[in-house]
Amino acid sequence: MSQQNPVSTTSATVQVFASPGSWIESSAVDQCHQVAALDGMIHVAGMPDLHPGKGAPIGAAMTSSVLYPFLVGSDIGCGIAVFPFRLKRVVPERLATRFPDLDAPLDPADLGDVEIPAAYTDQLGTVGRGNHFVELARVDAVLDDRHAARLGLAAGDTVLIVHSGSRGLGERILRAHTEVHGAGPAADADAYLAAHDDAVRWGHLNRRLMAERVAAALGAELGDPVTDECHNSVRVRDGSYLHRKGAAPGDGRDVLIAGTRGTHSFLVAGHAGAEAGHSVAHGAGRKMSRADALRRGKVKHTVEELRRTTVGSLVVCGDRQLLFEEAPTAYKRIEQVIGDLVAHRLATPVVSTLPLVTYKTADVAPRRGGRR
DNA sequence: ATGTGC
Repeated sequence: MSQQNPVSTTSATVQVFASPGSWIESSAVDQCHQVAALDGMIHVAGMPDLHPGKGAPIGAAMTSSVLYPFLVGSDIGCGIAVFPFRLKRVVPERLATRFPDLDAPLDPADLGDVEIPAAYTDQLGTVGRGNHFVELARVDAVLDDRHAARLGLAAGDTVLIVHSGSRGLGERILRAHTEVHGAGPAADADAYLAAHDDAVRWGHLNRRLMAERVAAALGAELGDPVTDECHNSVRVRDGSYLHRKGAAPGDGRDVLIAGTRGTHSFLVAGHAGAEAGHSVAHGAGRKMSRADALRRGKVKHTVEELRRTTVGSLVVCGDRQLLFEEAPTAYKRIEQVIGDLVAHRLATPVVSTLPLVTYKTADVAPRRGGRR
């Protein structure tokens, strides 16, 4: 699309898909209205996991006649994949110690003839930080028998859930734009989209490579993903740019909506229309900022209870601060988010999963003397 | 969420 499109002078529409019982921070709704006031903006759809981000809301699908890279953010192509993952024996305590180091990049020599988008190999096979994780989980409840059967999923099956993105590549692409244009639109939308699409492909490849690393280390049989959808992206749809920031494609696609590292996640079938930006939520949504979660978590939780959760799962995380920032209590209840999607007819739950072992970042060796 | 600077 060219930059010749007429620029609207009135604000775009804003619609938030959350029930009154779902507390959405007013600052996140304010951010939706700030985005709606941008030149060319047509519609902003807030998901039930809407929360404030840096400059733009997280958990939103934003449609406009011009492309704004900052609405996608730095982690272009971030998404969640679910792989069938067959193991002979499932002993979480044992598996947790055998997880590979997903902070260390793969040796390029091990990549063979894999075609790498953007020729960026530095961080391939690494999970990153923040809310990213790699989780061995068990299918708990089957909520739609026929759909689950179609995906080959049954209660008790183990799956590997991989939530990660394009690491430094996406950050580099956003920065290249921001250094020249700040929060303004892309001067050359097609050039941005080409780089963006590379980052999306890199993200898909990265999630696959991590699944292969974990399967090799745990001696598991890895299947093709039942879903692998991005929640940070932009695409041309119906002649407009549809930006998704913390919003998964919900137009006839199956997506995993992540709970927390100690609660259920839900694989859902999305059927969202234009008013919802053809999107569904991407997770439970933060209830507390990272700073608040750290401050309050240190009072409320011990490291031990965050490393072994109330559902009996183990969290591999050598970073204490990250453990507190990502505490389940820092997030909203995933059941509320799913309930809101169902109430607004945006999605149908297919299965729920429960974590067994969640990898966040490499464990530190216990210090001599027993100090923690 | 990120790389980078304090």
